[in-house]
Amino acid sequence: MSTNTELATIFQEMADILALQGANSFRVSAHARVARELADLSTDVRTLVERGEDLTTYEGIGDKSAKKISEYLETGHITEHETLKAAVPAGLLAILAVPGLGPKTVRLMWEQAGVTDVASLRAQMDAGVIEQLPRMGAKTVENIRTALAFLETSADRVRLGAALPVAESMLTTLRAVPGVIEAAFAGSLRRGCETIGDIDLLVATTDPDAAGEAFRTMDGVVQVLAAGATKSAVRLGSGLQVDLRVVEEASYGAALLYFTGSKQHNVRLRERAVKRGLRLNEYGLFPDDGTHDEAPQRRGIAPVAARTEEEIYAAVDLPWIPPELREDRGEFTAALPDLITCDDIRAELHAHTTASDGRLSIEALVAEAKRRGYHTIAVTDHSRSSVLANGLDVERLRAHVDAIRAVDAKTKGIRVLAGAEVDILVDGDLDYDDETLAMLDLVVASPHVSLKQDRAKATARILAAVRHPLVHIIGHPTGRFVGRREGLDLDLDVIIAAAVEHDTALEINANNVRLDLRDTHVRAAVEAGALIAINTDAHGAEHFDELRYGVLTGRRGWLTADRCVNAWPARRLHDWIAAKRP
DNA sequence: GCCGTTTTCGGCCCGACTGTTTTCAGTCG
Repeated sequence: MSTNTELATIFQEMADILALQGANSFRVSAHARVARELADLSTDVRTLVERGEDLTTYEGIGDKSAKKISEYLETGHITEHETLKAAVPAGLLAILAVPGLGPKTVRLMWEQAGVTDVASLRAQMDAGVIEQLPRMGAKTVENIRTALAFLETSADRVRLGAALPVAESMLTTLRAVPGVIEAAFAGSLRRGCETIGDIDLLVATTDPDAAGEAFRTMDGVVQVLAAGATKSAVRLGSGLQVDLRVVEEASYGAALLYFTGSKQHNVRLRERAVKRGLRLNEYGLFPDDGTHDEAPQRRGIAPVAARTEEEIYAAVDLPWIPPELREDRGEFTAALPDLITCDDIRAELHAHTTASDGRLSIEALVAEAKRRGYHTIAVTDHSRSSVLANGLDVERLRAHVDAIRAVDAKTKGIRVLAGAEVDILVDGDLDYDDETLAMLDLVVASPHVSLKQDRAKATARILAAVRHPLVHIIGHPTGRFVGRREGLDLDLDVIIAAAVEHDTALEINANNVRLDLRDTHVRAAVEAGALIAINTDAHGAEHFDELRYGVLTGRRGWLTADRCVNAWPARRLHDWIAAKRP
C-alpha cells in the first residue's frame, strides 16, 4: 500500500470512530475530507514533505492534520489514531459498513446490546435483543440480516465497464414508458469513475407512477429496496443496486446536477449559491427568502434556474462544468479545458492479432480500424518473454513485420504500422535488442510481470523504458487491474518528468479492467505537459468499444485532444513516430 | 477540524425514504 493510501485509510478510520463516539459531525467530515484529499494525491505525500511543501495549502488539510501526517511519516503511526482505536471494539467498524446502519445505530447496539462485531450482532439479533432497542423493530432487524447476507456474497464496487452497459439497457426500457420525456444515468457513472457503488438513473416524466412501476418490475430486479413517490431503489441479480429518481421536466437540470454529484462538488455549488443569496436543491436554484422551515418548491416559489444544468451554473457565475470534472479538484477556479471526446480519436496504436494472443487476423484488425474511421492502426503483438501470450521471437517478428507491411501496401485509406508491445523486463531492459526495435515503426513498451517490486526498483525500471530512444509509448504503465491488483508502485512525478523530456507518451489503457494510467495520474501528466496515448489494447473487434472508458478516464484527468497522440492528424502523428527512428 | 475581500469565532448543503413513532431520528446520496 502506498503512503497516501495508508494515511487515507487512517484518517477515514479516525472519522468513523469519531462518528461512533458522537463527535461533532463537522469534525467527522473534516477527517473524511483529509482522507479523500490524501487518496487523490498523485504525488507521494512523503515526497511532498521532503520537498518542503506546506500540506496546509491543500484544501481541507489544516494545521492539525498536517501535524498528524508529519507524525506518521516520522514514526509510522498517529497517536490520536491509536487512542481512538483503543476506545472502540475493532469489529464495530465493519458493522458501520453495513448499508442502513450508521454511527448512531451502531453505537446504540454497542452500548445497550453489547454488540462488538458482526458475530455478536448476529447473536443479539437471534436472541431478540436488537429488536427491543429504541427505534428498532422486526423490519429493521430483517433489513440488517439481508444487508449482512448481501455484504458476504458480493464485491463492494463494480467496474465502470460492467455498469455502463447495464445502465444504458435500463434507460432504453425507461424511455419507452409512456410519459417519459428524458432519461439519463447520473452519479459516479456519469462522472466516468473507474468503479461505481450503484447506478443512479433519472427520469423526467408526466407519469411518475408508471416510470416507478416499470423500473421496479424490470428484468433482472430481484429485490425492491425503496418505493416512494419520487424515489425507488432496487437490487439486480448481479448484486448491483440501482436508484431511480423521478422528476418533472421543469426541474430536470437541477435533478441531473444534484444526482450527478460528486457530493463535494454539490456542496461547493450550494455554498456558492448561498453567497449569492440563493438556495440550490434538486428542484432548482431558488431565491433565499430566509424561510428554511419548508423547502422553497413546496411554497410555490419560482426558481431562478432549474430546467438545465447550464442555466444553473450560469446563475452562480460558472460555465457548464463537464461531469468528469465535478470532483472539487479545482474545477471552480481553473480555466476549464476543452476535453477530449471519443470523436477526436483517429488512431489505435496498441492492438493484437492472431500472431500472439489476439483473435483477429491483420486484415480483420485493419478492416475494423478503418470501419471506425481511423487514419492509422498499429499492429503491436507481444514480445518473446510473454510466453503465455504467444509472444514473438525475433524470427517470427520479422515474418510478422513483412506480413503487416504487405497489408499496408495493399490497403487504401488507412496507414498500417508494424509495431510491437515489448515487455519491459524486471531490470528495465527491453525484450528485443535495439536493432530489432529499430526495424519496427512503433514500439509500445509495457510491464507485464514482477509488478510487486519496491518503489525504487519499479520506478527505475519504467524510467529506463521512458528514456529509451526507440520507445514511443509506455503501455499500461503500472500494470494494475481495477480492484484486483495494485500494480507497480511508481514515483509518477519522476516518470512524468522523464516522459516530457524524452517525448514519450504515457498510455491510458482503455480496457475497463485496466484503466491505467488512472485519472489522477493523467491529471498530473497533463499538468506537467506530457503526451498521452489512449489505446484499447484490442484483442478482438469488440474491444474497440472500450475506447470510451479510456476517454472518460482522460477527461477525468483534464486531457485535451492536443495532448493525446491518438487524436492528432495523420501527418503530425506520423512525424512524431518517425522522429524516434534512426 | 477547517476556513475567512463581510468573519480568527461561528458558522459549516439539502431533501427523500424508512421504520419507528404519533412527530421524528437515522441514513443515504
